[in-house]
Formats: sequence, structure tokens, C-alpha cells
Amino acid sequence: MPRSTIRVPYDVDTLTDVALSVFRDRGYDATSMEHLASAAGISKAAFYHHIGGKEELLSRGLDRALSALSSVLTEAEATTGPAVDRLRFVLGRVVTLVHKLLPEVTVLLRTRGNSNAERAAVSQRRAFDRSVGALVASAQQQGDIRSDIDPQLAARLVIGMANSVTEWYRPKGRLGAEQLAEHIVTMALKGLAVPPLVEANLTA
Amino acid sequence: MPRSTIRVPYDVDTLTDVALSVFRDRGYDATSMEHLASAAGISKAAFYHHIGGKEELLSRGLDRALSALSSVLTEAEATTGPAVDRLRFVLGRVVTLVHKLLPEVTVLLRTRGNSNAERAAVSQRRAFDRSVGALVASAQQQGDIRSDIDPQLAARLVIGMANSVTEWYRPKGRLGAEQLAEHIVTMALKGLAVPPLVEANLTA
DNA sequence: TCGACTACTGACCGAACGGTCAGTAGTCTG
DNA sequence: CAGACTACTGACCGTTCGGTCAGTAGTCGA
Repeated sequence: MPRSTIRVPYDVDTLTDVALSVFRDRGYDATSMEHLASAAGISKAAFYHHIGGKEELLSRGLDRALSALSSVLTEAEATTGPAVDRLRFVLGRVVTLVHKLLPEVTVLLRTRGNSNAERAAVSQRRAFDRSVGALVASAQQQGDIRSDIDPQLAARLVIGMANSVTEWYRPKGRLGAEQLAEHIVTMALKGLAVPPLVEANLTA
Repeated sequence: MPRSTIRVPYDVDTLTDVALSVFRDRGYDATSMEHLASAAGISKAAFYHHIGGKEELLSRGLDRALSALSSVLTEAEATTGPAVDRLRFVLGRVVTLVHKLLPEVTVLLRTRGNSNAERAAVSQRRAFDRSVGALVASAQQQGDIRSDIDPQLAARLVIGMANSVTEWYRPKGRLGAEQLAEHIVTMALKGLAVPPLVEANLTA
């Protein structure tokens, strides 16, 4: 019976969770190490016993979000099949990811590039957007979505809609990740659908 | 011939412009008064000759964005006619407003409520979202858009898409406010359109 | 029971912050 | 050209920041 009583020591990941939650509420720059310490219920110095510094906490959060985001693009459903289906899959995954990693994604989206770590994160985020843009372009070439919009613009709008979930979503709410994803994917693909008239299947 | 040579003194509005532009780039909390001073080309103390403090600059920016936003709802096209048309109008206006007041809206959207002024701004923003939600609900009741989505959710997604422009738009780009608005309004209303089958005009 | 180790604390450090102030250079009025 | 006024500067203030450090309480294996 090792850890019988109440004391459960903190570890790096748990403290990162605490920090990201506070970052999401107050913003990274407005959060002091004292805020984090009191949120965790320990002293500021105890925090430094586990982590290297404030920026490390940010980096860990950015890494979590970015690695989850980039792994979406390597999944089988994102690399095979018609581009529309791949786009549908990626967009749905982005929504569930925003839902599962709310603090991490929120912090990522609000990063302004004030340090090297932040700049690297911003450029990785842009790379992801470009990948989705390429997916939109493919779907356009395959005639499955409208071509009267710049693919990069369409990608940004659709991703922006998915990301906007971070602005209002509260985990306590009764809206689950799957329903949320379905609504957003539906809105996006209906918004990009080819005009529902006769010409669709005759051009190719 | 009063002001013949080079010296043009700063005024409050111009310094607010400078400040909001830096706030947009670095974030409010990561911006020091020294940053603002050097961006304006004057000393920090000179800044304080014109303004009361850092938070006043933020408040002025929030006021600009919020008053422009709320005035949209009082315009004639937003208060008369079918709810879909009013929704279309409001959404288009939001996009052109984001375009015209980029720094102000960006700062508003990133406000986390860390002071009384910020908290007031956040609640005004929420009130605007609710108004758009009510507009969506009316359009649903009038049968002009899909009813299989919560009106508040639809409003948030559509506004989130419009707001996401702040994340990537650069004034230097060749995409104008009107084209941008048209694309976003089109995406949003196609995404919310009633299913394009036979039943649409027969129910009422 | 002892020494080693882990998790932690309170007191403290230099730097950077928002903000102030005494003074000055230039300009406009009479 | 005197006096008042506006726009501004550099030096400075108290506070808060991220981060450090010497020490301590509790827990472990031997």
C-alpha cells in the first residue's frame, strides 16, 4: 500500500493541463506564474520543480495541438479516395480535435508569434491551412464542389468556422463532439456544394 | 500659413490607431507602453501626455468595434423585411466592418475579460451574437432556411466564419471587402439553405 | 534508524512593467 | 519680445514579473 493517504504529487502533464486551462481563460501573457501556482494549489517554486519555465508550458500546449492536427492529415481517410470525402473527413476530425483539446487549440489559435516557439507554431498552423486548401482545390478539379471561390479562401473560411468553436464552447453543455462535427461539416459542404441544377453531371 | 513645416503633433485618435495596430500584431497584454511609443516615434511620456493609460487605448478600440457592430442592427435593412434578407444584410455588414476596422475587431475578439472594461465588451459581443441568433430563428420560422440546426449554433458558426477573417486578412492583398463579404454570405446562406428538393414551396 | 531522495515552501533577485514628474524646446498671441 | 501654452523628453518611482535558492517535511530502501 504505497500511496495510502491523500498526497498525490504533481507531474509535468497534470501541471501542463492546469496551465493550459488558465491560459485559455486569461490568455497566456496575462497569466502569471502565481496564477498558475494558486490554480494548482501549490507554491510558485513548486511549479518550477516540475517545469523549466512559463514558455515550456506554452510549448507543450502548442505541441499537443499541432501534433494532433498534423496527424489528422496522415490518416488513411485523409489520403485516399475522392478529395471531397477527404475534405469531409479532415474537417470533421478538426472539430472533434478542437473539442477534445479545447485549451490547447484555443492557445494555439491565439498565439501571435512573440517568441521563436510561437513563430514556429504559427507557421505550422499555416502549413495545415495550406494542406486543406490543396484538398479544396482537388475537390474543385474533380467537380465535387463549387469552383467559383478561391480554394485557399474556402479552406480558411471552413477552418475558421470549425475553429470558432473555441470561442463559445463549454464542456458542460449538452452538445457532443459528434453532433457538433456533423453540423459544421454539413454547413461547410452545403456552402461549397455545386449549384443544385441540371448541369452538374454533364460537363465531364 | 500656420503649420508650414514638418511637425504635425499627435492627437488621441491617431495614437489610438497606432496602439490598436500594435495590439493586433503582438496582443494587448504582450504590448508594453515602450512598444507603443517607439511605434509612434515618440517617447513613452509623450504618449501619456495624450492618453490616460494603456487600458484607455484598449477601451477606445473596443468602443469603436462595438458601436459599429451594434449600429448595424439598427439600420433599416436589418429591421424590416423577411428575416433571411435581414440576416444576409447583417452578415455582409459584419464582414465589411471586420475589413474596415481590422485592428479594432481583432482586439475585441481576443478580449478575455480580465478587467471591467473587457468584461463589458465581452457581454456586449454576446448580446450581438444572440441578436443574430434571433434573426436565424425568425428565418427558420418563416421557412427560408433549414430548421434542423439550433439557431444559436447556426448564428455562432456563421459569425465565427466572418470573424475568422481577422486571422489571415492582410490589407495589402487584392481581395476587396465586397467580394469577401459576398463569398462569406454565399457560403453561409447556402450552408443554411433548405434542401433543394421538391418540398420547399409546397408546405406553406 | 539512518541517509538519500522527492516534493515542496518562503524569502528573495534583477529586470521589465505602467505610470509620473520636473524640466525644455518650439510656437502662437498680444 | 514677453508670457503663456502645447508637445514633448529623460530620469525616475513603486510594483509585479519570471525565475532562483537555501532549507524542510515526508517517504523510501537497507
